[in-house]
Amino acid sequence: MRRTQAAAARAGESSSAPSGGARGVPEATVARLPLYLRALTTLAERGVSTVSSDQLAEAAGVTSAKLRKDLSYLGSYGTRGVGYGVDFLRHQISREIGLTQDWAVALVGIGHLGHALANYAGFASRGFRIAALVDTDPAQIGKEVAGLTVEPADRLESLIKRHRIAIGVIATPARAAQGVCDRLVAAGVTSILNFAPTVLQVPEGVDVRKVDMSIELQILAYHEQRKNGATLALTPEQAATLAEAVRG
Amino acid sequence: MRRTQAAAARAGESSSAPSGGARGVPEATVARLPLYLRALTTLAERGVSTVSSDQLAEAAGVTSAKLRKDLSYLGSYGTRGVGYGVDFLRHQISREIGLTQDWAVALVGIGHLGHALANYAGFASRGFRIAALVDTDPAQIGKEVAGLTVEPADRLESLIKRHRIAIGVIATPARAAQGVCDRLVAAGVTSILNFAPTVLQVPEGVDVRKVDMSIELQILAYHEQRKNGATLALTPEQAATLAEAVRG
DNA sequence: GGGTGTGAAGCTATTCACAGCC
DNA sequence: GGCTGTGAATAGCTTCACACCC
Repeated sequence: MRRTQAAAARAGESSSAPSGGARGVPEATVARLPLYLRALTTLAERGVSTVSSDQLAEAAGVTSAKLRKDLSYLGSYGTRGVGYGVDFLRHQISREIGLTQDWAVALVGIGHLGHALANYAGFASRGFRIAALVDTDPAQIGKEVAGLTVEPADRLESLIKRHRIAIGVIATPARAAQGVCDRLVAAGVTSILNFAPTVLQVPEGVDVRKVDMSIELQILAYHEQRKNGATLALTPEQAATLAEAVRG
Repeated sequence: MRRTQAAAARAGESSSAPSGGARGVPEATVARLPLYLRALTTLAERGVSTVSSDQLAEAAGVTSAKLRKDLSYLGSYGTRGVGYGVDFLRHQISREIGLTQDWAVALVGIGHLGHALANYAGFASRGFRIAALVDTDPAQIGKEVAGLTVEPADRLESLIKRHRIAIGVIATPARAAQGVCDRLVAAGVTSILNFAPTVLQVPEGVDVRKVDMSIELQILAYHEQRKNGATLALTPEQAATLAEAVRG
């Protein structure tokens, strides 16, 4: 049964989120809100107080029509003929995303990547706070990393309860990821960010998003292959035939 | 003009790739091929030689209909009533993605994250090879990291030419990213993987994909906020009104 | 019987284009 | 005149369901 749930839940790109019930914001829009927020923050720091959809879209790397459509799902926050108030819009988006509260995060796996994540400043800057560092490696346990002590894995449950952690970040090797995931879920975590190169099976109601450099590189390679090459004009079949002919 | 190109090019999710011309594989499918490849590799290691779409879909975390549709864009590589040959399919997908050749990659920015990336094994395992490490910080230059010497930024152009680098990975702070990107592009790099939390402007023909932990966390927070809370049944407007009432 | 390959249907997302308001 | 907000049109993606083949 567990399998079926997980499969069904992961119907969407990489999160198992419903694509919005009644009055819901489309998933594609949700994924862009953080982009708008970042662009607005940059503008605010530059002292800009009002921005048009063209300007903001440019800064966020989207089209203005898309931006306006996205914002229209949140409400009518602009002024016709003028644009959007930078601070006002920033606040509205923050609230929509849920960044007005702060989120305690558990980071599991303190290897090279875990270290980098623990020290990543942009983490804390927006409402996220690493509340626990966990590893299974005895050599790591007890160490100070980014101002926190690395805890053994068997403390995971109590740390999650104590700090009211709702989001878990997995930065372990692939083989350990599912086990860590199961423990996080059992302890009540319902949102997981997975850096391990593996597919996680989770029960319904748990959101998983993945960050996978290897996949991104492969997607780039796919397109790169088709840019400057003789392969460009050939179908896969033709290319295969040609390749074989050349080889043997 | 540069702006317009960049904006138009970034119409797709995060890559500036066309969604496939004649006989093209849909972008959504391309993004899943690496997932199938990984699942097939795991199966092959376990000694499995044949797999059905149900089993493979389960392993890759997608539905079987989606998997079959995706594979159908590549060709008819299965056998009705039987399934897919693991090794055969693996080879076909590898070729489609372009992993039969190997790709030289330049990694720019050797901070915490850069170190983690340089040491990431999964990098080399599939046709990607880090051919150059580059940083601007004099303290880093000359250091040995993962078997390579960190080079100064002004060698970037010659390194790219010498090693025929087509893919650049940016792991610098946000403020340095656009400059690095411009230099990479000027030196002939047409695919960029960006870890810096900023939107890159690139000319048409250059693919950019981004990996952004902060955005992923925010998307999780959005959904988390709507799971267990009184907010669940309220519209944003109602929630705002309520929040203000409580506060003041 | 079992499982792929694929048109057709349904759904989601993007783009267009313009009414409406400042 | 300028710019937002949004229905309508279009494009793209996913799911269905079954013909077809082993």
